[in-house]
Amino acid sequence: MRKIQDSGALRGYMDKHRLSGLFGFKTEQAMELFAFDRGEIVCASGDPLAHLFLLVEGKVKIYKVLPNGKSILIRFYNPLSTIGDLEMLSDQTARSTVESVEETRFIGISRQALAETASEDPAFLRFIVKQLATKLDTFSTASSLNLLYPVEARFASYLLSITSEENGREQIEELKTSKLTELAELLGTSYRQLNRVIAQFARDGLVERRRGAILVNDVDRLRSLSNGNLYS
Amino acid sequence: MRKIQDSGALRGYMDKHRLSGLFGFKTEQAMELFAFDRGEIVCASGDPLAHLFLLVEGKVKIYKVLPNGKSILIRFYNPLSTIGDLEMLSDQTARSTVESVEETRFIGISRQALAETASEDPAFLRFIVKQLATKLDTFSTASSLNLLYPVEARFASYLLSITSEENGREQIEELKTSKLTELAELLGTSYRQLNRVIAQFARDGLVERRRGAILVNDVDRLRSLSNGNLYS
DNA sequence: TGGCCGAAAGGACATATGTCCTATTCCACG
DNA sequence: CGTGGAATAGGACATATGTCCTTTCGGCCA
Repeated sequence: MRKIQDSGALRGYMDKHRLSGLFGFKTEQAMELFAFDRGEIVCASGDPLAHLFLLVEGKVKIYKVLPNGKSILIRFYNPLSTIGDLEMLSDQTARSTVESVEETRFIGISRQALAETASEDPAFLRFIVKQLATKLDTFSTASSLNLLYPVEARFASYLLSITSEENGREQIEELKTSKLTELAELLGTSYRQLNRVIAQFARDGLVERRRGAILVNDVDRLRSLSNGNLYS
Repeated sequence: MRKIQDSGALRGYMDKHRLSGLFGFKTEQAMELFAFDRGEIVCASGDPLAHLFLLVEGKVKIYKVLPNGKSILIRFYNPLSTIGDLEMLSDQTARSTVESVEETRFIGISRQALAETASEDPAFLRFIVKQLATKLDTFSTASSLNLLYPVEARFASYLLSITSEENGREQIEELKTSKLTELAELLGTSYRQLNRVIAQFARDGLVERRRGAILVNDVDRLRSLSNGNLYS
């Protein structure tokens, strides 16, 4: 986590996402800009949270670590999303783990500054309510689908989600998986099964294997396999 | 749906769940008490919502109907839970279907009354935020588990959830399933598989079959099969 | 009463996924 | 340069679940 001292950039993000005026003056004064590197952990399950984060740039993935040590992918967040809203407002430690999947930027508001003004500010609260409502809705949709579709479809969705749309000029995309084992856990399956699916995709020409990476060849067929569902 | 004209009962529920003072005066004036029968639909997916409901008595089940016509159980709500918070505040139609599994009571607040006062009331908004946060948390937990546990465990959880705790004095409980096919859908599985699991449970003496009903014999073993997870 | 029908029980088989193991590959380190 | 280990690829087999079909059962109606 790096703090970025650049009030111009901060203001730029505020404008871009129409955040100006959502918070009281004191709260705005307390805002800071943070950056996380690819793969960096924003917060881990169980951590106390010092800031409410607003994701303004990049993509993060949210996953849950279960009592038995396994972890499971919950979803990805894109801008504009809040991290820590739930925890901040019910005064608890993080419920899930948040990992930056690429270079990301957050606007951070310290817990204290938040308590002083935001909890009495209807506009801010409505903002949070809307955030939570969206999360609940997309999440319930996604998890219903998870229960209904096989790993093949989930993996296709994952590939589409992780693939940066901006680089999409070529049909070739890269998936950096530090460990495929880990990815399997995120998809709620075994490494073996994931491997079978990858092999199948490779045989069908949807992807190509590289050492430590997977190249996406056919976005369209992946999209049809995913049944239109995205983790985003 | 029956409207209950009993301001004493209404006040009693308000006190019981510490709702007094949460809403503006005008909003409180607009509150009404409603009752639903066992099996009655409170709202169906896609319906516009005329009221925000606060469940103050009884139990409801929430499920989602998917594009392909299948439905899947999301969870059960007990008092105090809100129905329609998400939809009311983001101005949309119902995202899921709510069915009363027993005689239930709701405090209803009309959409209009809500709009006039509540959206500017921090206390009410914090109440909603807390509701949503709780829903998101329990739901994400439940759905993660769904992905991880077999139908056997989910069915055990379902039996424990649907079994009225109050009647638990005997080890014998009844499950009223209008149609087992429907129950299978709710559990996100096929009728065939559910039937296998029931047969297994019956063979092991956990439950007994009756015409159109299932009697629970061994709550403790069910509890251990459910891995401590409840749909509630 | 006899027959039809919906709901339920269950057989047969295919598929998705999990578990356990083994082989291969590549890199870091001595 | 050789070796061990981590990550990966994939074989063999078991289990969970889905799909399709047949049978049974009980109630309702002509």
